[in-house]
Amino acid sequence: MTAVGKFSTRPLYLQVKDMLIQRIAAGDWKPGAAIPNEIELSRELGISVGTVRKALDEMEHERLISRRQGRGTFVIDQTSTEHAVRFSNIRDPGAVRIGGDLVNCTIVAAAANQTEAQHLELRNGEPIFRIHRLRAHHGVPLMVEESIVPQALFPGLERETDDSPSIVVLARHYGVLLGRAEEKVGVAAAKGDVAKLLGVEENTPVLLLDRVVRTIDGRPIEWRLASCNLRQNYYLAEMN
Amino acid sequence: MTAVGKFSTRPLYLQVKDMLIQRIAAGDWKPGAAIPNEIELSRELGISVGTVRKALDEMEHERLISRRQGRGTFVIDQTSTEHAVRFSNIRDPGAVRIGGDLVNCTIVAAAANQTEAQHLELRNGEPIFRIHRLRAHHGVPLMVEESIVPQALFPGLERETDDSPSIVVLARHYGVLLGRAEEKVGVAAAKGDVAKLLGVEENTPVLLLDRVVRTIDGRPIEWRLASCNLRQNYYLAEMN
DNA sequence: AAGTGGTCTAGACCACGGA
DNA sequence: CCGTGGTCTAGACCACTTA
Repeated sequence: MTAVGKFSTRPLYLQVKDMLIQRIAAGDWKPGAAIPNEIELSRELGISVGTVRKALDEMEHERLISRRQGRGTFVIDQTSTEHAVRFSNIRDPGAVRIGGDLVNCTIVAAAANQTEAQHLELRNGEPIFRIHRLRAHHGVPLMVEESIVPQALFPGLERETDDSPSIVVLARHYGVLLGRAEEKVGVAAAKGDVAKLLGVEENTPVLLLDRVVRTIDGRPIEWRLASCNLRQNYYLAEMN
Repeated sequence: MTAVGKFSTRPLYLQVKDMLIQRIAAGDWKPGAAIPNEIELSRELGISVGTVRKALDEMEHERLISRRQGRGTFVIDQTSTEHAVRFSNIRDPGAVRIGGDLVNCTIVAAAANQTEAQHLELRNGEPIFRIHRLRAHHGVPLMVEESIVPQALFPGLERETDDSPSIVVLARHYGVLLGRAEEKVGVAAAKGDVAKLLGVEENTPVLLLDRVVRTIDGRPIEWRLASCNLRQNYYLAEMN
């Protein structure tokens, strides 16, 4: 018997899930690697296979693992082309999600102002990074964005030599698992720098994307404000 | 043993789900009513409780039923205030979904043009209804919309004395269960009638919503094109 | 107290993928 | 062929709601 126990009120399969998520986040199993099979996990934990299955089912639904009959269960690489753009609802004319390629990136350390603290559920003045990026698609400017992240989750980010192209890549680099996101969609007229960077005339209408990405535990990890010139691309929201 | 059998390749729990959905759509159990409990269903069908559970789990996830420990399993009323606006991503300042109240509604029978046929996966010229609506929120114009639906699914709709406020209400009235929807979000300048109906000046930027709602089987049932004046409301997309 | 869904067990067999 | 996840069974007990 390991960290899971039958004397908590929390259902066993959720404890199993928590434990597996924790081990993935800790790097016990790298992205792309196989997880022990169901029988083995159930023996290790001294519980039934069905209980392990229920934990794995939920994790698959949350895109943490992928299971295939006959092959096994694998940790999903969130930075793979398939998953890297899952928090972008912008599609190219062929309906595939695009996130834009990084053109330019500057990082500044600062203290959270009130809006920033509110969006990230921090206290006023807590340390954050402000990341400004310009993104292009097929060489054409797509969006300018300001991304706010708490310093606590990304220690030493400002000294990184590599660029930090997106929250998905950052999260993987710092061992954080991402969950859900909400995005407000609005419209505004491009002004000054924004217009210049996007290569459009002043007052061209652009899409305004105000997005909060959360970790698997539901804590906000990034607040991003983007101005986007869609051109022939479009924004697509799916509803269940 | 009823309509489910063990000699198909389709998993038993999916056959059970299909059958239950069919019975709900047929009106065997009205919205709000209780479904027989798991034990009873499993006895009726001659299968194990676990198999019934798996079917019910999926149906709950698809918002067809709601289950509560100690109470029972109930057919969800899609037209209840909670579920009626689930295909609208517009939120009021308090973050609650709003669909707008119906102000005005006209229905015209017609033959599908190419775009309409394409969106609804019909053949050119198949009979459709074009429904024009004006919606307001707290008495203030919110959106004008043109909704296209196939006549096949809504026989006699043009003779209805009741207004048809939304696809959700229509679907319930005609015994169709709704599944998912996709919505393209764009921006445009309000012109002519649209500007007049929304009570804004010409060329005011409005949100353009291009939405396809599908049945539980995945067939398109409504294509709606709406021009929306958000004012203090906003558009919120959720991503998993 | 009775009845419901929720959790958990311990098996069996099937369908699929790769060596 | 073997090992994997997917389906299905037949129970047990728990937690919650209602009367």
